[in-house]
Amino acid sequence: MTNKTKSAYAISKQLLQRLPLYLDYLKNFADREGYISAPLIANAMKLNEVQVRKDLASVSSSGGKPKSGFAAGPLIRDIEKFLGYDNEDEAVIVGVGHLGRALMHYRGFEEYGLKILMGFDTDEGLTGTNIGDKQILHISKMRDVCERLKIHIGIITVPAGSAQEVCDQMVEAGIIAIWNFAPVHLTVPDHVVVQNVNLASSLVILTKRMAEKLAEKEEF
Amino acid sequence: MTNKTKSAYAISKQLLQRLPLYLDYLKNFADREGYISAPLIANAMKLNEVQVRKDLASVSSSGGKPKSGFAAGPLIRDIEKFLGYDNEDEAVIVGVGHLGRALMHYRGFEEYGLKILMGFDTDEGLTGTNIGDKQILHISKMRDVCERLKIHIGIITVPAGSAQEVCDQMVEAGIIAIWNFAPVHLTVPDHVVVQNVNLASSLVILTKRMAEKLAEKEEF
DNA sequence: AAAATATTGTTAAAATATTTTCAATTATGC
DNA sequence: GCATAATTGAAAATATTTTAACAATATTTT
Repeated sequence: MTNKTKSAYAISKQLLQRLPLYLDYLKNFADREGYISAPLIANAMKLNEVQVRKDLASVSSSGGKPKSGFAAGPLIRDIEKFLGYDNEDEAVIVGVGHLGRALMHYRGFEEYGLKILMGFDTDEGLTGTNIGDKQILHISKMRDVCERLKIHIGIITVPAGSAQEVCDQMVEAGIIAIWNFAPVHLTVPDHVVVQNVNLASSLVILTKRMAEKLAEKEEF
Repeated sequence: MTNKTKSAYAISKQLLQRLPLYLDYLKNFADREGYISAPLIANAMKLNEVQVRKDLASVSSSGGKPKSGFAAGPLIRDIEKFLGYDNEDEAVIVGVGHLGRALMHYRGFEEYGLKILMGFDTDEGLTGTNIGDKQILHISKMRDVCERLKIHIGIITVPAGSAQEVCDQMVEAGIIAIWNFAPVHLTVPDHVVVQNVNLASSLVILTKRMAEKLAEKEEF
């Protein structure tokens, strides 16, 4: 009986959110030849130092040296590997409006291991045009393209109203991971994962925290 | 002595992330005149029903009726009020690249209570132009504008390399809440809050979960 | 070479968040 | 009207995540 079911110990969402931050910090502020300590990172990120140590321990086997910290270079490589930034995934995007366009233009995703191959839209005016080096095709071609190129990741940047419909078409086309930028909850079969980029949540958290700060101030 | 320090009981980030989802669901699927039950919402969101009940109880005082559920209309209003979608905040955006453009075009933020008033950039070519009805000004004007209009929210959509610099300028200009789309950690004084929109994290979570699903499948 | 110090890694405790359990309540069907 | 089923709300139990405590170890200083 194999027992890789829960790939090691199951990775917490929180950890997955912190790792890219560490990575960014390491890349920008650490001397790759030198050492960097958990307290230093923790201080910069306003996190607990044990948290950082634990996180690092869970993705890197190289370990740290007392008094010095962790070797920056190997640590960066380990985090990148863990996050899958080295093995490239291919994706398609549906909805070539302002946001879809912006995402298609953004070069940075390739650094994270995601390559957006092409875009789809219902608008006949867009069909056949290019965004950078990426073709825009009519949505009706999506299924065929995805099946032939074995693309498993779909990005949804259509208006809320058509998101579920696009989602269903993606599932039909064999997509198993959907990155959803539409502010709606998508219903999918069990074998499909959806990750919502919820700008509304993010914005709410910001304004709530701002309000708290302002309230604190008024106290005095 | 006032005692609104911790505005009620301190709101958890998780709750703040779930509320917009409930709201979306309610608006799209609930009959506003009728009733909707926690188990129904929970089922649609793949959440625990008690979780939903607790969340709803913490933002709405109207309460539910056994066997029927919650009155949809009042519930929607309560959530919107709690999330602050009714009182509008004004913001400026710095960095009018593809992403900045996309955000400036997006009408949806006003629904969430955020109005982007104008954009700033260092590019002299953009200065003086408009994006929709919004002016683009040179970054050197930001401080003056923010101070005079008493703008407290800044959105950063510049490349990683200049994000900290822009952030510092915002703080100088009296901004106390920063919505940061650049993939870097920003260092700010204590009175300023930063909310990162971390597309890298989000993407990682998606691809990790996809990988898990694929691994599960291979089990059999 | 010995003492002081900073950092690691581990274990234990505390704090948070989620899920289970269950009595009370209200609509529905007989 | 009375029994049944569904749902609420609150309390208790679990699970998870974060923080604190501490012994072990490597560097630096005296």
